Amino acid sequence: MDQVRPYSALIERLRAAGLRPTRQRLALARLLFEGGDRHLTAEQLHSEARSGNLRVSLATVYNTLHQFTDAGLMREIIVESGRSYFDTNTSEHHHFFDADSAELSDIPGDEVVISRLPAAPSGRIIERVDVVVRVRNRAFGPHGRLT
Amino acid sequence: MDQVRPYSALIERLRAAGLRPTRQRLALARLLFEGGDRHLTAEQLHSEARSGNLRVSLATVYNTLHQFTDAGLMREIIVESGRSYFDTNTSEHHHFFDADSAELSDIPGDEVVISRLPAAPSGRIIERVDVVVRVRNRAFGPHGRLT
DNA sequence: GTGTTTGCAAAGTGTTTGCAATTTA
DNA sequence: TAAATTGCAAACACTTTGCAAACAC
Repeated sequence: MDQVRPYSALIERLRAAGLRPTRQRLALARLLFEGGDRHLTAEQLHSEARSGNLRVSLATVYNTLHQFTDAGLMREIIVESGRSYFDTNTSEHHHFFDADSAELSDIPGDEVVISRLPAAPSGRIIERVDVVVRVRNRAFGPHGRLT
Repeated sequence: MDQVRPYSALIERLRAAGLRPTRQRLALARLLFEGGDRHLTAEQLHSEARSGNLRVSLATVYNTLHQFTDAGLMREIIVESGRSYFDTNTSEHHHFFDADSAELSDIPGDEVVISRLPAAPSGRIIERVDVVVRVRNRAFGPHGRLT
């Protein structure tokens, strides 16, 4: 059945974004979009793909994530230097970042409210406002010492 | 005069942080702390140091920035993957990030107000809340096209 | 003198790129 | 078959590390 009419919704989604539904893109799209909201690095997605049967190169994973991001299917989130997270939730929302586990998670919809925001500097417009709530294990203090 | 009693305030500041006031650390501290609030990458600080007469290696600049950060003299801010900014303003405040110029700047004190914040996930405590207002040149759209 | 700090060059990350081979329409 | 996509390996940018020489106290 899969062979006959595989994942037509995702295929349409890719086509609508102007991306050919290749085997790699489709398989990555399944991993990304069929499991609810996800926050993944390229490495993580790559190894998930490998664990399932898909043969994809890391370069293709990067390309695909950027193509999906450019197409508005996902967002790139930066919380650590030297690593990008990609978020399948494109609605307006903010994030927890757990420094101990390096995991990013959504803050449910309305639990962050910004009641005042500055005007953009002259000649600029606000493109996006990111709020990152950095959390850590309760047991450790600012420099890794016990609290 | 400089030779007799050079920068005693900064020297004290370093000593108080448990850092020997070496020539390199003192010179970097001057660049960082004597010019108001600054937002610099390691590379930027390194080239400033070289422009002034100081001979410092990039590795020492990195070490020094981390030591200062660990000592609470500055903060590290992450807004772009693959690059760290260091902020000499340690008071609670947030940032503009201009994607066109890759420049980071402070949002004056009370111009960002967060009126609701979620509880930390269980077993975690909130370490810090970062708000980054990403701005760009008014003339360009989401993918660099004219608006 | 003794322990700390520095500089260098090498190694390490995560990410991007160039290009021939493959796949899609 | 023409154009888009993929994989590989090399190239990249930024950061960290190891260790001998230089320095601070």
